[in-house]
Amino acid sequence: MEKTVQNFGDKYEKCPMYYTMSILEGKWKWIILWEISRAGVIRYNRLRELLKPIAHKTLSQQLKELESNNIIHREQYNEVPPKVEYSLTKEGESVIPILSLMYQWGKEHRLEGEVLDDGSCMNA
Amino acid sequence: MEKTVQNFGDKYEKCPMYYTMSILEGKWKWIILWEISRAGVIRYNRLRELLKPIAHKTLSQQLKELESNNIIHREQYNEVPPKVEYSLTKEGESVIPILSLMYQWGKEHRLEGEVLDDGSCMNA
DNA sequence: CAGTATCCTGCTTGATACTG
DNA sequence: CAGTATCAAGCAGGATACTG
Repeated sequence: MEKTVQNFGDKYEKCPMYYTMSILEGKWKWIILWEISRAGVIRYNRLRELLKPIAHKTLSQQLKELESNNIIHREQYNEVPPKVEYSLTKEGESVIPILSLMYQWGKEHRLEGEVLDDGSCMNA
Repeated sequence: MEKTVQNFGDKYEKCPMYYTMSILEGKWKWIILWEISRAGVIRYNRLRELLKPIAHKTLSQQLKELESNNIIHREQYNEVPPKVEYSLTKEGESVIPILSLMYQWGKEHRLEGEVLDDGSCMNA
């Protein structure tokens, strides 16, 4: 699997913050997490719709990374047509407070420009 | 100045979380912030020494971005040889709790591998 | 429906050398 | 000392087409 985060020297990779950053970082990870959190349970194409300009490859790749980090759970139903649902794991739920704090901070400290504060981060 | 964070559509850029991420994101930003926070006040070359494999260009670039976001303060003394000190602004201090939370979370949830928890994130 | 497989591009990061 | 300037490269992210 492709990695989203590059290597430093060994020195920094043992830092707990590095681990957390490696999970949250990436152009879409935090948005994906936020949306899954808001939805509770969500299907692949619905998610893709919400994040509209996102590419297939990007979405599935980041979902895989999040899954392999035990942040989200992938439930596959063996039906035709296929059905896959994503939800947060316990681990995943435990990162949401970090995102909330970032949300809070951004709301209070953004210097210029309008900010949405309805929690959607969508629909301008 | 070069930007560290790429554009989505307009939709996401108004999200407060996006603003926060744009400040913290980047390979070195959070480490730089953490180190300045630990030091209180720190000179350019000392910082560079702490982050050793970092490139001149990378460091000065990220410092500039942090400065323009009003996260750090750059104090320049007109002496020979030159002396420049970096410190956190009030804004900058207010992001530290986010990093602390990330530190905490990483410590508790990291799956494998050793983790340093002395707050240094350095010196393997 | 929910993905891979390829191929491609631009940006972030870096190495190195020069300067006020 | 504390940076810029220039040049180069690696990789995250994306477009598009194909598949179980």
